[in-house]
Amino acid sequence: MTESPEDENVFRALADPTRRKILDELTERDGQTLFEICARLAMKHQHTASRQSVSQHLDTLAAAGLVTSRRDGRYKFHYLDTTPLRRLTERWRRPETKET
Amino acid sequence: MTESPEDENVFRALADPTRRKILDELTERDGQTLFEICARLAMKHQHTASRQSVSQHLDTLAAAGLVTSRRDGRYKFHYLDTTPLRRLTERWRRPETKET
DNA sequence: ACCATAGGCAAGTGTTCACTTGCCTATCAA
DNA sequence: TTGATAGGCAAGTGAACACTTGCCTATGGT
Repeated sequence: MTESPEDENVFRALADPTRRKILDELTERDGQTLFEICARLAMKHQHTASRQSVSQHLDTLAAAGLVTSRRDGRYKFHYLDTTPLRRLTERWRRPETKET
Repeated sequence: MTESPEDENVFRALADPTRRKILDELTERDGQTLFEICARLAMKHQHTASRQSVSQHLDTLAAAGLVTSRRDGRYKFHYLDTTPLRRLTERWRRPETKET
């Protein structure tokens, strides 16, 4: 059972608390721009994150396939994609179901 | 939506490839000792990990609640517990289901 | 043309984290 | 008791990673 490189990226992406908060933010409101995400992180999560920091986190999330983006003029909208999460925990499901 | 400290530990525990392989190993054969895990990692995954390294990984997995252990004389058996994985991905499930 | 906004790129910094190293305790067999 | 096995503890090292800093491009409004 060797894992795919994509799975590696997903686990790495989920490891950081700020990135998980970004996913929370996109879950609540999909298609936000970089500035929107920064502002809402600061307000709702009392979490001060710089623009560059959030931008790099979005790159990491994109590498994991968890976030896609679409350019429109000056604006770049970010969208959540939860499909990489589906197979994630299936991996450690026992062959025989273990009950306490 | 603030995450629990236990969830933080679970995400951190899953971030490391060696720890995921240990979970793979315990999925295939539950209740292994430290030395068994080391030996099987080396054989099956061509992954050379020292005893101390694996021991520290088991501590991290235990802190996440993913592994429990039971002492019996000289031996300490390690058991997989997948319950912390259940709620993990539910968090980012959209209110409206997004397709493609 | 100008300026402000939205975002990108890349080098540098500091912290976290995995792994090693060395020594220690505990159990079991002879 | 002696030796071997199974595991633990803690300080030190090196690399990965999050974040900053400084400067750049591009779009839109006036």
